[in-house]
Amino acid sequence: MQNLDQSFNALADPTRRAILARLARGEATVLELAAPFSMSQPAISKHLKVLEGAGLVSRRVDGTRRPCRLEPAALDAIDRWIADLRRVLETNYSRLDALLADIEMNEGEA
Amino acid sequence: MQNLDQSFNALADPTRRAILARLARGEATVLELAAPFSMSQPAISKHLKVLEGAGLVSRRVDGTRRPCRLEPAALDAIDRWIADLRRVLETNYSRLDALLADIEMNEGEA
DNA sequence: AAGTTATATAACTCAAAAGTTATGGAGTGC
DNA sequence: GCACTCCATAACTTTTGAGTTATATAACTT
Repeated sequence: MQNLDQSFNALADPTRRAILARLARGEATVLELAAPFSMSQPAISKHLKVLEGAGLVSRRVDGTRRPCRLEPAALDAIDRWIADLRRVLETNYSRLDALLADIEMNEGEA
Repeated sequence: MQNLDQSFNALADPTRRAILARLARGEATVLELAAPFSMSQPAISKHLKVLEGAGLVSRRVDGTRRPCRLEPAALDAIDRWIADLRRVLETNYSRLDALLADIEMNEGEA
């Protein structure tokens, strides 16, 4: 999955996670998002571009402003990937348990 | 959270995700993990170091081998972060709904 | 002891990422 | 139309990351 690359990468940066946390509370413009950080506005714009590329954020046009909002659907793919990993892990643990139980049984026979 | 940086970053690479997927099926040595990839062994060792740094993988010593295994507990922090984000989002959607309902009610009055 | 296997480390290259400053363009308000 | 605000883009620097080859180390094999 190409998009998992972008999603995980987007979330790997603390500034970007903070931006998402802010957006979870509601829409915000670029300058509003930049305010809490000791970072230039272009830096925040670049972070937003990364988040948008990952589908985690969308923007609308409001005059000269570009209010951003969180797109939680992009998180689903991540959830699914992790869940799949756990599922495979569980499946194979179960098999291992069965195998061990089997060995134990045969040892009991011997 | 410092560790979220490392965790998300570790998962942002497709080779590393593939390694985890392989490890979900059971322990594997470095060379076993390297086999499916057209990539040198040192490259895989470096990926494993990243995964280990994120707590996603652990290694044990078996003679000259270093079998790796998946540490699924490291995924919990990620799940929690995403769940928190969704929770905040839901909370604020609810407030918005309440606000809209309120406005509608007042309009009905007018 | 010698050779072989499994892995790690070092030194390097190349590309990409994160930040900066400077600037441009589109909208708004007077 | 002019000044100002909001944001994006360009050009640049610096750091980091992913990959390479070459080599070292430690354990196993015979």
